[in-house]
Order: sequence, then structure tokens, then C-alpha cells
Amino acid sequence: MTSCDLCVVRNRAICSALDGRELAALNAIGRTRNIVAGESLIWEGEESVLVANVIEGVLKLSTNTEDGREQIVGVVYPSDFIGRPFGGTAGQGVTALTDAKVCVFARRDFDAFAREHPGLEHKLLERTLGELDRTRRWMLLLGRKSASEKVASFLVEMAERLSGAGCRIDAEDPNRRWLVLPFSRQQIADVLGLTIETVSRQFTRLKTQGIVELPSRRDVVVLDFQGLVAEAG
Amino acid sequence: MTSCDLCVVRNRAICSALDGRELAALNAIGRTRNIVAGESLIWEGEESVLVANVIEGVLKLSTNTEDGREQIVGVVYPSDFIGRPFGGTAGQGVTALTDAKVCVFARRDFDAFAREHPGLEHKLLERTLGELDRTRRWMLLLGRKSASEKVASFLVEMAERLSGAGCRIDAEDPNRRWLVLPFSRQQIADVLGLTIETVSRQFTRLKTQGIVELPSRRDVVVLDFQGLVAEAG
DNA sequence: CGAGCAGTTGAGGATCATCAACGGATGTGG
DNA sequence: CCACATCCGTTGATGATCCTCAACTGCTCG
Repeated sequence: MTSCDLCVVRNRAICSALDGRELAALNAIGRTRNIVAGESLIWEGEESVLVANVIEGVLKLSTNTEDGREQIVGVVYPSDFIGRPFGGTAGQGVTALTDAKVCVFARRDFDAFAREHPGLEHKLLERTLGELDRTRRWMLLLGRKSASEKVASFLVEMAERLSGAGCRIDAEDPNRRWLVLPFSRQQIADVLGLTIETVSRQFTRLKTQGIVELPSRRDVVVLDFQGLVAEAG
Repeated sequence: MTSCDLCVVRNRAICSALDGRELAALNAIGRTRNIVAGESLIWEGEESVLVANVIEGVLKLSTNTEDGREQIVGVVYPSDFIGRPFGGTAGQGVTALTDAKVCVFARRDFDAFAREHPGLEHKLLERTLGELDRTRRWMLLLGRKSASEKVASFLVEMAERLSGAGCRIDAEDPNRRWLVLPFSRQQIADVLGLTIETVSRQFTRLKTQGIVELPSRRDVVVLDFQGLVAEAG
């Protein structure tokens, strides 16, 4: 019995392409690793030495300009794959936003294993194609949306991505949702290409308009999900 | 002999993973198609019915907001792959910027073929991973760079991507390059998340500073490539 | 209690968008 | 061949949006 048998993302991650025997082989070259919030797993520009599956927690992918400006270019959740297989350098850093647990592989080992298991590569391809689509849609937000549209879009996206962990839909009123954001205000700003002050002002505006409540820093209660979607443009 | 034998992108496109026999099979399910500048091959939001390899020309991938704002989220060149295999809807429209020639496949046929040819899927995976990296780096530009940095970055990127067709490096002075842009000013604005007026002003500023010459609408002579890279931030 | 951190609020200003007029190139018809 | 229209790009004036700088608030933790 491999530890994979107990893995909570077993049926959602790319590993779902493998049978028991193959899974044992994959398990032999990987190991789980715990990461605390704020810790980095991969650094931008370094040679790609490891890849991983996310088991628990939320991590960010980010790039920086030389003078220190940051842009968060992706957010990964349990069952998502991270890292750059098949050579090259890591295009972006990977840092935990919450405490996290990942299943890591040496990139070379993973590459070799993947090439021998087309089913795994296929899963990875589907996942990568989906991620590319999602990323390109986010570019529309970065390039063409206003600050208010950006913040509203962010909250809508969070409500969708966090469903299950960190998001609860009110049983009586589906228009009402409760989110626990894995982001600080600065990180939200870095996702949206805004400053922290602008994000803050947009949050208080949404609060003033009665679209959300803000019980604490990381909590958002969406009172009017439809209104939020309308704001998202 | 298949028409693939004569294909100019034969050794660069994903087809390079196939041997003669396999290529003949792929050739049987595809056909070449000519597209005139401005014509669309795929529309955003429609069901994904075809995929293609680019043989000649340059095409844009774009998404639009409901109220008509456009963001160009990708540009594809000869040997690049376009379309969304493995189900779902097309995340972005594909439109020719120049007259183009593509090798199209019905998505279902391509999907089935790919699943039987892991080498092809592997090439497609490598290409998709590279495209995702490139796209994420472009997000840094959209979210965090100023108009002047955006335009300079755009010209640097063009000088690199067009090398060969549409870009000539001066034999005597490698710092001097001549580009023929496949974009109108409006399209450049749609790539960079700016307005046409801002793009125009940045071009004339670069001209005034002696970094470029603008002999015609689509021509750019870069006089100081290093200076341009410095401006790109 | 005070220090430190994250977030909020305010004032002022830079950047970029908007609106409008104009210029140059190309094409058409008289 | 020249008026005229059209398209694309440039330039200018003005203003909105969002950034910058600064002060302040509320929390948490020693």
C-alpha cells in the first residue's frame, strides 16, 4: 500500500490517470512535504529542479520586475500541478499563501516517468490547456478592466474557486456567500495589478453599497452575489 | 507522398513528432486553408470544433468584454498550434492579422488521433507549457508596467519573435534592426492594454529620443536596441 | 502598555483615457 | 487630373482614474 492510497486529491490530480501498480512507481520517486505560509518552493529564474502536486493549501505563482514590482500570475489549489516539466528555467516563483502540503518530485525523475506514461501526460496536457485558457481570460481583466471591475471580478472568482474549502453558500439565500480569503490586501493588489490603497477603497465602497460585509481582514460576506457579478463587467 | 512532405513548418510544428506513416494518417484528416487578413478562424465562446497548425502568417488570439473592449491575449506565428483540443468551448477568438495559411483539423478527429500518438501529445504539451510561461510573463507587463515600458517591451518582443520574417538585424550594427509590424496601432493598443492615442504618443516619443525611426505605419527601424531594452524595464 | 503590522482614510498629483480636431495616404468618381 | 471621401494615425486640451505619500486606526503580541 502506497501513501497515495490515502491521498485526498488522489482522484482529482493528474495521478488519477494511473493504476495501482503505476501509482506505486510514482510514489517511489516522490515525497510529501509541508510548507508554512510565506515559504517558497520554487524561485523565478532558477533552473527547474522540482515539480509537485498540491495536496492541501493555496499557493501563488508570481513574477517580479527588477525594481521589485510584483505580479501574481496564478493561484493553485489542492489537486493542481506546479512546476515546469521538460527542461528550462522556472518562469515564476511559487510561494505558499497558507500552510500547505505538496507531493514533490525531482523534475528529471518526473520527466522520465511521464514520458513512459502517456495517460499521465494526457492529464497534464488537459490541465495545462485549461490553465492557459484561464490565464488568458485573466489578461482581459488586467488589460481592460477598471479597479472596481477588477475587485468585483476577484471576489466572484474567489467565490467559485474556493467553493468547498473557504466558501459557503447560504442555504436559504444562494445570493449570500461567506468567503475566507487566502490573500492579504497587498496580495490582492498584486493579483489585480493595483495598489493596496485602491483595493482597500474598493472594498469599503462595496461595503458602503451593501454588496459585502467585512467582519474581519480575511473574511468577506457577499450579501448580493448577483450585484457583484454585475460589477465585474 | 503527403502534402506534409512539402510543408515548410514540418520540422518545427508538433507534427515533427511523427514518422512518415503517422504523418500520412494525420494528413488524411487535415486540410490546408487560406485565410485573408482580418478573417476569423475561431470565435470566442463557441464550441471548439477545429484546431490547426499555422503554416504562414500571423494571427491574434483575443477576448472581449460584453461592452466591446478587446484584449489581445496571444499572437501566433508559423509552426504554432491553435485551438482547444479535448473538449470545451473556445476561450478566445482567433483572427488573422496578415494573410495566412493554416492546416486545420476537425477537433474530434484530432483528439482521437492525438490520444493514439503520445509523441504528438508530448510535443503539444511542451508547446502548451511554453506558451503558458510566455503568457504569464506577459501578465507582468499588463499589470505592472507603465505605458512607455509596455511599448518598449512590445517592440523588443517583436524584434525577437519576427526574427527571420519581418525583422532584419543590421549586419554592421547589431544594435540596429528593421521590423515590419503585423499590427495596426489599435491592435498594438489591444495587446498592451492601452488606447491608440497613448501608443501613438509613445511611438513619437521614442522617435524624438532617437531610439527608433518610423518610415511608414507598419515599419519600425530600431536605432538603439539596447536603449529599447533599457526602456522595457 | 507600547511596538509592530495590516489595513484604512485623506490630500494631492501623475498618468493615461477621453474627446476633438487635424494630417497624410489611398482610392473613387466626376 | 483633381476634388472628395475614407481610413488610419497624430496631436492637443481636458479630465478621470488610480498612484503616491502621509497620517491614522485597530489588532496582536511581547
